[in-house]
Amino acid sequence: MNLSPKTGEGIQALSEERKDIHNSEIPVVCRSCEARHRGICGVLSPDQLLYLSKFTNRTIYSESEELVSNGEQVERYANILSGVVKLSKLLIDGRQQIVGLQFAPDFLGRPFKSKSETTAEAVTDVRVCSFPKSVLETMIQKSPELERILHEQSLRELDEARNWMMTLGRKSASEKVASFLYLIGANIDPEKNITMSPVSFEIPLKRADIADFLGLTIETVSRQLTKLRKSGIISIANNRSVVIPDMRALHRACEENC
Amino acid sequence: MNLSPKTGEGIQALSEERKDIHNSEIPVVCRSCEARHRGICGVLSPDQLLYLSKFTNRTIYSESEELVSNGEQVERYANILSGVVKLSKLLIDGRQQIVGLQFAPDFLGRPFKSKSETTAEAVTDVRVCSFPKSVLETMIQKSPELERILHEQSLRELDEARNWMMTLGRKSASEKVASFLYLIGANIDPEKNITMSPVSFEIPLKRADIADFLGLTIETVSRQLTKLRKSGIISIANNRSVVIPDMRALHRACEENC
DNA sequence: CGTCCTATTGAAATTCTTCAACACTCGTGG
DNA sequence: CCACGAGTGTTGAAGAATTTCAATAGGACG
Repeated sequence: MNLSPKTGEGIQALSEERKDIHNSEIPVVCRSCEARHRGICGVLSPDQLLYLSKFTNRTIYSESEELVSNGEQVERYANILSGVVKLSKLLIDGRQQIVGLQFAPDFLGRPFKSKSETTAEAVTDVRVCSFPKSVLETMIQKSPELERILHEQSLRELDEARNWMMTLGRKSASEKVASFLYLIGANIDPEKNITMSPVSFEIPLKRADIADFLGLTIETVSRQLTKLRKSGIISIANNRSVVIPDMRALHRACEENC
Repeated sequence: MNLSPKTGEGIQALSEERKDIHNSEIPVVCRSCEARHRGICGVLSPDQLLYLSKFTNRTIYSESEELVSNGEQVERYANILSGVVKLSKLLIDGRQQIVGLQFAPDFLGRPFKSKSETTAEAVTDVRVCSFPKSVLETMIQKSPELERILHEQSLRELDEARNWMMTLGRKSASEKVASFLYLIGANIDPEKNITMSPVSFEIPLKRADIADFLGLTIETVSRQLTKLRKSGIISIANNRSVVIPDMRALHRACEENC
């Protein structure tokens, strides 16, 4: 397992103002953490946070670094603090399929199974906060409601996987690319209402990753992107910066039901 | 929700021999049940089984009947006792993708969400044992370890969905069809070791369903089946009866990694 | 400045789909 | 008992979508 600390950020003494009276109970490492109110951490009591924080390690992975290799023994879970992680599978001849994209503050790691059947790789630079599996399992024994949180994340991932099966199996190349952009646009700014336009963002993946996500070749992805650009549904600068003037138009290009 | 009883089998007084001293505690309906030692029921104590059985209803669906429609309010969970259920999604223009196949004794129903985003339909004649969502939720509150069982089924389904994403996105038509046959062959007789050959079974799906599962057309499925037949990897009789003389040869045709 | 990496574009090749014809089975009703 | 039609599955030929191969361009970096 590679989730062990390599480039630890260390614990910084933060000269932060106290936000509320309970802040003193919140561990120092957690106080300024982006994931503090989200994901797993968002539902932990100050006591639980304190316990967990004794075992956490912050790690930075740079782009294209592997967090977990296929078949590897996995001993730690992690929360993504920033960046994008891809989960992928390989065929024997090297064909690759991305089976999941994880954004902050997603939980990383397959509960109840020490061997991973997928590879996890940093798509951008990624910061994670990791801790031993056993610690979370101990906490679950004491507070079974934690399992609910993990279960709900698993179910969200299942819903996403099934939605993507629809895209992979039945959509045309142009619908696939539109669906990909819509997915990123909807995830990049979770606060924003999806229907609010315009939306702009940097595509976190390179063309090869988009192709592996959509089950296409990079050439087809490129061609469909220029088609969408020429039709006015999106505009692109520097290969990565996308502006979507009207999300509903993009959504129509996905041909989706809901 | 359609999981309400329609063709109830009723409770039959079983003149069964007592297998062990504890059998008297096992509810009558459960004693001869195929799912008694599997799935959810396999981990329930006699007390829990007794409680749950007060609320269960056995239902029979015939082929192509809908168990749950897209967008429908779902108030019940169910265990599949026999038969095969397909979970599918639709695009606006009617293209369909099957996103999951469930066999006995799989659990049916999306926890923590009342609206279903998929349609569940009987592929063969199907028997289920259903009960109100609230009953299971009450039981979970009393015995949190039950949540673990549900969570594990969700994770199994997630693994399956992701494996299938690989198939949908990156495999050729013939690899897809081989993978489908391998999947059925491996699921049809769970006792049997997968490597044990020959394996024979009836394909539970018609060609249109296979196509919707694989993201192909029925014609392509048909052509690839005859190709596999002519290459000697499988033999088919009556369109449905398949014999696989050597599972490893079929597995090689899937081009899979593991 | 050359090299590596990434992305785009064109033309040919391949795979898969579409359209069309036909075969088989099963049940119904004359 | 046979004819008929609906449902299902196979096969062929033409067409469309996507991939493959190849050439080109731009940016980053030593």
